[in-house]
Amino acid sequence: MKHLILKKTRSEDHSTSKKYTIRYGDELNAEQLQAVMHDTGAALIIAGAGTGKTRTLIYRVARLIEDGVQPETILLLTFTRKAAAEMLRRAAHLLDGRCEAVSGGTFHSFSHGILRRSAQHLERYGFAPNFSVLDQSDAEDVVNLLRAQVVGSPDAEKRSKRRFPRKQALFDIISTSVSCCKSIEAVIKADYPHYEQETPDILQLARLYETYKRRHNLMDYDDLLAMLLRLCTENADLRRELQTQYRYIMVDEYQDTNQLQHDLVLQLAGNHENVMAVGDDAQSIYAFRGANVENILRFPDAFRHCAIIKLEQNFRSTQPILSLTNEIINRSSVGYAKNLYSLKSGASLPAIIRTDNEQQQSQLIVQQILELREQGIPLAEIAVLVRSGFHSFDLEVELQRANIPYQKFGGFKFVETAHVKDIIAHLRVIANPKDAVSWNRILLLLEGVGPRTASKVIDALTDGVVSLDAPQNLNALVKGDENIRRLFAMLAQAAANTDHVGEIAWRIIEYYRPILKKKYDDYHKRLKDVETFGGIAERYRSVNALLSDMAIDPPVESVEDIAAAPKDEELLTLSTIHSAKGLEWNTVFVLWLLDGRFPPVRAFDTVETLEEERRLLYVACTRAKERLLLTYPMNIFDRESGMVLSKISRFIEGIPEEFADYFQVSVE
DNA sequence: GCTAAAAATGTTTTT
DNA sequence: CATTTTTAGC
Repeated sequence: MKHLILKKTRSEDHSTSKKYTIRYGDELNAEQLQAVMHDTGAALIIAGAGTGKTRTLIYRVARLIEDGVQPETILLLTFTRKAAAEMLRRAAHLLDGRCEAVSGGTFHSFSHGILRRSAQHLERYGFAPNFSVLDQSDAEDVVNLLRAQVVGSPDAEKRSKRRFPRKQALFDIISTSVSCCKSIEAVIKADYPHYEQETPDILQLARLYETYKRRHNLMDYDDLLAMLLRLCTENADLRRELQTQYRYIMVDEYQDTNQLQHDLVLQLAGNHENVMAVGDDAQSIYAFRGANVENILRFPDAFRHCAIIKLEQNFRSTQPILSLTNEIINRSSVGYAKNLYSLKSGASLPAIIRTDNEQQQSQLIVQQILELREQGIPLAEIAVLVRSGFHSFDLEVELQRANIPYQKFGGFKFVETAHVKDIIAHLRVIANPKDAVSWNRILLLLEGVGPRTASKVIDALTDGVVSLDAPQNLNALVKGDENIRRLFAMLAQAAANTDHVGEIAWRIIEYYRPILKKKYDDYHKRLKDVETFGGIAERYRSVNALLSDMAIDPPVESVEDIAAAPKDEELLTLSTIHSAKGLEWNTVFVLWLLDGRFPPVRAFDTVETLEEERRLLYVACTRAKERLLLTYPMNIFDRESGMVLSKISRFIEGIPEEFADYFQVSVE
């Protein structure tokens, strides 16, 4: 009789049937594994907060590459460029350097890249290959310029006694119309009914805006997406080229895509349908800029066979935190049924803390942070989240006093400060001499030049009566032209040397320095920003590349890079909730849970805006791993509504004590 | 026509 | 609170 050997069998799925260097089966749970092993065809991954969504994406990238997929044919679209870079870095760490060759970025940076690459196709839409990119405030400035053409001078506007929308509202109407693929009329009707009688003029303004952008060769954010979409739709060759190049598409945060982005995905995935959408409908927080939750909810309808995978096990937070966040989101009238569970038991319940006033709130947080640090929680594992950038001003003062170094995300970025924008305007004029908005900005900086003179000079420039190299004719135009001549000379000299971006920037800075000194009393602080910019500029090889980057993915650091913290020192994170998306910390504070502040009074009116606020709070609370503290100061006067706010946020009002511990501050 | 000081306004969140 | 608008003065 033969000797029998018992060989262990196991149900082998394809994760183990092939030879992978990564042991997917051991490192992922069943649902994650299913997503990672998903091969061709469409798939929708509904991934609740903290369920390992990023991990799943990273492993799928690695898995595809292990299976021999060319990295370049994978396209990973994320919400920020930082997120994409971080994911690919982690994938490379997991597998190898091939992962870094994956194409990744935001929809905007991706579109921008393609448009530059295929710039010759743009001419039929009226754009030249060297178009520049407008950020939001640039675009608003253009609209403002055109606004004057439509309504006439401020005097005329006043005389006719009408209230034509401000630049911001106007631009918002135009932008919403483009990014939601709706007509201007429909947008006004839905979002700005009080401006309905102004519809004809708004329409005219929108037309002027389109013409202006083409004449001056400028694209705004929406154009980047809209133009690529048009190219794909109308140019079959290019579409096929893109479809061939990007065989595997993955889109993160799908709940925050707008119509344009969704349509773009449909075009790109058109023939192969290898597209994986990942997201969480409960975390949709960008409706205000045209994001449409329907895109994720109805994603399966767009494809014949769409796999749907749900990730529901949360690996981030303790069960008490999840119980509270489930409670918060399940009170929604819209009714997303969310029931995340966790195997991590937690010692303590989340805390809901009432303070007497704002200052006490700040002091309490500082004190808590100091205590946590003593308990051994590093500052880097603590975050303070706020609804709006300015909600943390008072706390920032308190933090500085206590010498707690922090890093702030969201709110003002340094490219948005007036002085950095001034420098950028000079560069833009060099890159694109037709850029009237930038001309206007830099001319007004000059002593003795007001709106009148500026517009005269700009007209002369546009008509070619004067130019950088030929400033002679200025004499006839303006009296004190010394400053303008100096400006022209400087720009001409700088422009002569276009291969050295850093040098151009420093020349401008040198020229600008006296202006800065005169204009602001906090000269030194601002000069530092300007010099930082000079340093950044040195890294670029063309002015256009620098300018596009500043518009599309500017440095995220906010202005106040406080406390001169040594490089590797642990920093506390201060962030808006929007900028905290996708991140996590051991301990999270959420401030201002006061009805009227969060949610803000202006969100009271409609269910949609109110629900978005609720999801925002949900996003904030689900960032916490072990400790969650919600605070609200009492009796705050709100000038917006003229009311004294004294009620706890409706989102957590009446939460039973089984979900949270209630505290009130008492002074010793 | 420009500037600077005073008054009003509106006010997220971000690519 | 910071930007924008109005007003007064040069």
